[in-house]
Amino acid sequence: MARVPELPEVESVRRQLRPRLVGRRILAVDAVSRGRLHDVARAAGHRVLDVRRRGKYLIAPLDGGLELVGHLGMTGSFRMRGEDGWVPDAYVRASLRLDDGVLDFRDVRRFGMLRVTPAGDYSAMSTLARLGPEPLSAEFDPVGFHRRLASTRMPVKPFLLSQRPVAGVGNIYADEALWRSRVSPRARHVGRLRARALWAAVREVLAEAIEREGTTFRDYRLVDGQGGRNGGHLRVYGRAGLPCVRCGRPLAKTVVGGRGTTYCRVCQRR
DNA sequence: CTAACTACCTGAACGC
DNA sequence: TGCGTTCAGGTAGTTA
Repeated sequence: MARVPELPEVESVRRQLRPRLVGRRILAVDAVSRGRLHDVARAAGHRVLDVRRRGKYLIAPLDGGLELVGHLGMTGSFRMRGEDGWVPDAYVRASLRLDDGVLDFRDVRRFGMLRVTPAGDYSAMSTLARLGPEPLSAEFDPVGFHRRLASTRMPVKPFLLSQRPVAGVGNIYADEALWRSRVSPRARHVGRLRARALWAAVREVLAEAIEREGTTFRDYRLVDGQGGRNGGHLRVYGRAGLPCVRCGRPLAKTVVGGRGTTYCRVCQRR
């Protein structure tokens, strides 16, 4: 089962992190793990100005022209030391010592990332550098989305997961949006009407999941340790073999672009 | 330039 | 019970 933080999960974490961090000074960063922690010690002495999000990336501008960029990977979470009964365990990869507490970055599988970089310099993060528009912003429009889909021969699902046509869609919400818009995950040509339907579906599934503070299967946790409430609302992800709620036929499970993919063979024809 | 591959990581689920 | 194998998956790096 999945536990992948995608845009709604990262946005929910951002909303809890922001009031805890803005205005705080980072005294030091203790990097416990040798994993994907880059230049994190450079954050020492700098004050947090904001906590923003682009796609699945958390971006905290610091004074002095720096940014702390974070990615939860598969299993990353942030917890405040001593809040809600949180006690650090063996999976804490880095700890930010603040002027009023300690923020722990916990990450079982070490796919998460923390990096301090000059503001706006994403040259070491190619996906962030080439990230598509925010799905819930006006820059994400159906005409431009259709144009982007027509610019590649990749199957639509792997193209969505590349983060280039739109930011923040991962495996769960890709399957959900494709099912809603009746687009086959393997489609290499998406017409204007189907592109518009997919555009609307992407926005709907993400907005609804944000309202429920994300989808939790196991590892994803909010800063207060709670899980999201979107799990019971998924229509296809994790429901392989169960009946499609639209047509009643069993949902199929396959692999597209190397990813497990659940879809309806009847509703989502090419 | 794009697209397709692989490595990274480790607990859970599965098979015998 | 216990051990080995397979699976999950986002990103970055490499190769074609």
